[in-house]
Amino acid sequence: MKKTLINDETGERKKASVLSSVTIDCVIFGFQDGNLEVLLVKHAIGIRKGKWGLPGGWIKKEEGIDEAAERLLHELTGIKDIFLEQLKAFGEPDRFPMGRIITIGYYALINKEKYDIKAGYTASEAKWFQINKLPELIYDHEEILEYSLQQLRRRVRQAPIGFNLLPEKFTLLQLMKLYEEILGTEMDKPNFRRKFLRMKLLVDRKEKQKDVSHRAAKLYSFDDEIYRKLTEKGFNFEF
Amino acid sequence: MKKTLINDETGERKKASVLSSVTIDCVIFGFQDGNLEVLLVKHAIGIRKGKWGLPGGWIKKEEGIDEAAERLLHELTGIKDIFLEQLKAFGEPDRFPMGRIITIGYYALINKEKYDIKAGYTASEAKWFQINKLPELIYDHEEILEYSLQQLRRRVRQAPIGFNLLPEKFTLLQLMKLYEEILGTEMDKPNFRRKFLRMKLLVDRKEKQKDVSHRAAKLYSFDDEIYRKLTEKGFNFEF
DNA sequence: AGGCTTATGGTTTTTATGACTACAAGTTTA
DNA sequence: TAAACTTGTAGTCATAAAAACCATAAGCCT
Repeated sequence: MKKTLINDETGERKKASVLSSVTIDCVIFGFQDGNLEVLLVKHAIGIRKGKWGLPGGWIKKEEGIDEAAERLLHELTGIKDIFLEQLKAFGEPDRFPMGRIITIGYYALINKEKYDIKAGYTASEAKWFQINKLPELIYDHEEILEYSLQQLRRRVRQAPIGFNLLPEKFTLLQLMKLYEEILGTEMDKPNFRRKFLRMKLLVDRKEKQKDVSHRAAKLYSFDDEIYRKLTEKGFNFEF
Repeated sequence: MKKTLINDETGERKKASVLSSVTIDCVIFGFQDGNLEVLLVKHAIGIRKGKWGLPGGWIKKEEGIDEAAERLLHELTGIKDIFLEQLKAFGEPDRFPMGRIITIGYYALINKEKYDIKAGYTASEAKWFQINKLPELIYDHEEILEYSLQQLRRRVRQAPIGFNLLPEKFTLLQLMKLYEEILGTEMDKPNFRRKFLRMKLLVDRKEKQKDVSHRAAKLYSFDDEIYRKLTEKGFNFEF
């Protein structure tokens, strides 16, 4: 008996060219107006129809898993070349009702100003949700999302990855708000400023904000060189 | 055409009861005489014959992946109920020469005094290797091992997991040597002592070392309650 | 008893942190 | 045009922690 497999992620008949028991799911974080957001997709077809979930898909036989995650991200949202890191594998036997499927979680950080997200052909809709206003999610996607948040909170204190969520040029207050939002704490402006400037990661762009109804703040961007070093070596950012 | 799958991990014909494209590999760390060690197995049968690799195996259809890792660890070494945590999935398309198989890496920390490792039936030999005297490993196991070391170094600074490598009662110097070995740094005894005692994690056992040819040191063990709290909440141990 | 090794207790200097104050630079409003 | 308001930026001070030391205590060995 030849089995006919239906790909529930896409509703398509599953191609023989993908691995049958492993998928990839991505948590895509964005930051806007002081809020941390996550990109979710609502599926147009298949049994997931009408429900929100993490963007994801199958791994092709000939591609590596990081590669697959990059491809999927691009297919689903048009995004390329961004911060993308594996979380871990999720594999409870009952996590997926239609069969035993293990999923490998990834999380991505993007600068929302730079990308205009468009839903790919597999999803009817893609939408940003604030992390404290999430809809109900399919399968174990809440667990994956929860884990990704923990991971983000951990990583943001070990490496300056937060920058990936900000535009090219940003003010120190924006940066502080980002940390406050991710870590769920309140911080002191002067102290934050001193702490960050001390580590020499920021470059003064010699520009100021425009069109703001108050004193304009200096714009900074981060120094690629030092960013790389700090990311490799790890730093320590306790608040 | 019916495929006959040979389980390269064990040499057995693969049972239908396991997932066909995912395996688990464990990095098992031990600590003895100031050296960090890793348990490797040499396979007696199958194409891996005579080569050293990480202990691992297949995931059963009805078990979760953490569960599978625990079972495998027990089958291969007799060890149960120890610190075991997932690293991540490794899935380069060419990592395994006989087919496309993704492996989920785990790492375990054990107290060597408590367990006498015996090779399970699938491996002819199990042996401890100092991490700086490793043999050549099969497949991508060097990469997995390398990653697990990085992870261990990161985690040991965030949570007091190092205790899992020590005997029930230990001296402050043993503890310091453990940190020195893992992090590859040299530390100052008085400062280390102060720092560790300050966080109230250690319990004075009111005993001293015996049969040592110098002044005997106090024995400590760690406080389970505070250990749990610190592990959950995360601490920060910068040296 | 004297010498050796390791444990443990202090001291001092430097640096980071947290809480808070003050003022500067623009916008808005009256 | 001046006052009020908002946000940015700089500085101060008390406290805590870290790093680099020195000193002594406790036990073994010859």
